Amino acid sequence: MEANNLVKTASDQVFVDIRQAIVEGHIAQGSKISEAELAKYHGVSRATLREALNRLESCHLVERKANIGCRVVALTPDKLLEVYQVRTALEGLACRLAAENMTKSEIEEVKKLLNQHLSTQKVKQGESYYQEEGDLDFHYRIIKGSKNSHLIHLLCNELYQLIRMFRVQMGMNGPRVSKAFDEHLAIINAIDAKDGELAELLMKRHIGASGASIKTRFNLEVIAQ
Amino acid sequence: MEANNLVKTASDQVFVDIRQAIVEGHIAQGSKISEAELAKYHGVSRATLREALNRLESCHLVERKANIGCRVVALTPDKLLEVYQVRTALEGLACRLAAENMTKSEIEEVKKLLNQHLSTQKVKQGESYYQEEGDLDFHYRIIKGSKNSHLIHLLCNELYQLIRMFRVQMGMNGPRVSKAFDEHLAIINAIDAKDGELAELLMKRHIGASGASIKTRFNLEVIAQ
DNA sequence: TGAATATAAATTGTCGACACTTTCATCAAA
DNA sequence: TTTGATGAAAGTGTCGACAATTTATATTCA
Repeated sequence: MEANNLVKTASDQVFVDIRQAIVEGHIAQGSKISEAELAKYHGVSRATLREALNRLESCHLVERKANIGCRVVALTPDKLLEVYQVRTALEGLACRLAAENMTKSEIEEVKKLLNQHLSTQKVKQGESYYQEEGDLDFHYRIIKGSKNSHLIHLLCNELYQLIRMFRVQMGMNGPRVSKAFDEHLAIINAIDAKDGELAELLMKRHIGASGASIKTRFNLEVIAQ
Repeated sequence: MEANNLVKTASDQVFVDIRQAIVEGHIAQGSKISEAELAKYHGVSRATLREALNRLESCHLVERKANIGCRVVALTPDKLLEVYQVRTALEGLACRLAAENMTKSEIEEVKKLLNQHLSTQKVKQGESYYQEEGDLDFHYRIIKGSKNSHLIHLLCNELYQLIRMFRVQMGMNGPRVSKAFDEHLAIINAIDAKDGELAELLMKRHIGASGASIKTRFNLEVIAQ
C-alpha cells in the first residue's frame, strides 16, 4: 500500500520502525522518549536517532521541547476533533481536485478496487484488517488523484500516520464498514461525473461520519473507566 | 508580531536566520545548500546546521534527498497554485471555527487593529511594510481565533513562511491593499455575527483574490523574461 | 570523437565524546 | 513541615572525525 521501499539510510529505517511502534501503541501515548535508550535499542547513535525524531515530529507523532526532551503525542478527544477538522477540510479539497484531475483509467482502477474490496469483505467478514487497508487505499488514491503534490505530501506524509494512530489505538473498525463502501462508491461516481462540488461534499460527510464514529467510541470508553 | 523570542538553542538561531535568508531571497530559489559551507558561515557545527535544515524542511522551505543534499524550494507557478489551494481550504476552516470560538474581546481587538491599520495606511501610504505586516497580523489573529491548535500550528509554523516567501520575492503589495481592508472588515463582521458559513466563504474569496493577484504578476514576469 | 570505466574529490550519513541544561536528591534554615 | 539552596545524576545540545555515497575528473577503448 505504501512505498516504504525508499528506505535508503539508517535513520530512515529507525524512523519507520519507531513510527510503527507509536502508531500501534507499542510505545505508549504521552510517554517520554529517552534518546540514549532508544538509540541503544535500535543499534544506532544518538545523532541518527535524533534525525528520526525530527521526522516523527514532522508527522506530529512526537513533540519536542528544547533541553526538555521528546514525548509521544497524547490522543485526547480535543486533539481528535482538531485533527479530523483539518483532515475533513484537506480531503474535501483533494476530492474536489480529484474530480477535475483524475484520468478515466485512474477512476476505473478505483472502481475495480472497490469491487475487489467488496468481494474480499464478504469472504473475510469480521477481519477488520482488509477493511482498514481497503479504506486507506481508497483515500490514498483520491488524494493522489488531486495531482496537488503539496496537498498529497501534507495528507499522506504528515497527517495520515496520526490518523492511523487514532484508528488503531481506538480499535476503529466494524459497524461502519458496509456504509463506508456505499459512501466510497458515491464519491467515485461523483468524481467520474466531474462533479467536484458534490464529490467534496460527500467526502466531507464521509470523513465526518467516521470521525463521529471514533469519537462516540472514545467518549464511551472514557465514561466506562 | 511573531514570537521569535523563544530562541533557546543554537540551532534555533540558525534556523531563524536561514529561514529569513530564504524567505527574503538572499539564498536563491532552487539553489543547493552546502552543509559545510553554511555551517562555517553561521559558526556552528554540521550537526547543529542539520538540525536547522530539518526544521526548514518541516516548513517546506527546503527539500532533502538522502545522500544527495538539500535544495531551497523553487517557486514555480504550479507550486504557487498548489500552496494557495491548500491555504484557502485551511484558512477557510480557520475562519469558520473563529466565528464559533472567538471571544467578544478578541473580536473587538481585531476591529481596533483594522482601524489602526487604516489610519497607518493613510499616513504611510506607499510603504508596503505596514500593509504587509497588518495583513499578516489580521490573518494570524483569525487563525488563532479558531482555537484549533493543530490547525494553528499547520498554518502559522508550517505554511506561512512559504507564503511570505512568495509575497516577498514576487513583490506582492500595492494595488490590492485598499480592497483587502474592506474584505478584512467584512470577514470580522461575519465572525462577530457568528456566521461561520459566510465568514468561511469571504475568507476563501479573500485568499483566492490575493492568490490570483500574485499569480497574474508572476505570469507577466514570466512572459517578460 | 564519444562512450564506458576507473580513480579522485567533494558531500552527506554516522559515530563517540564533551558541554550545557534540566531534574532529582540531599541538606540547612525558617 | 516546609521552603530554599546545593550538589550530583541524568538528559539534551553541540562538536570534530570517520565511513559511505555521490559527483567530478581522468583515462581507456571502440
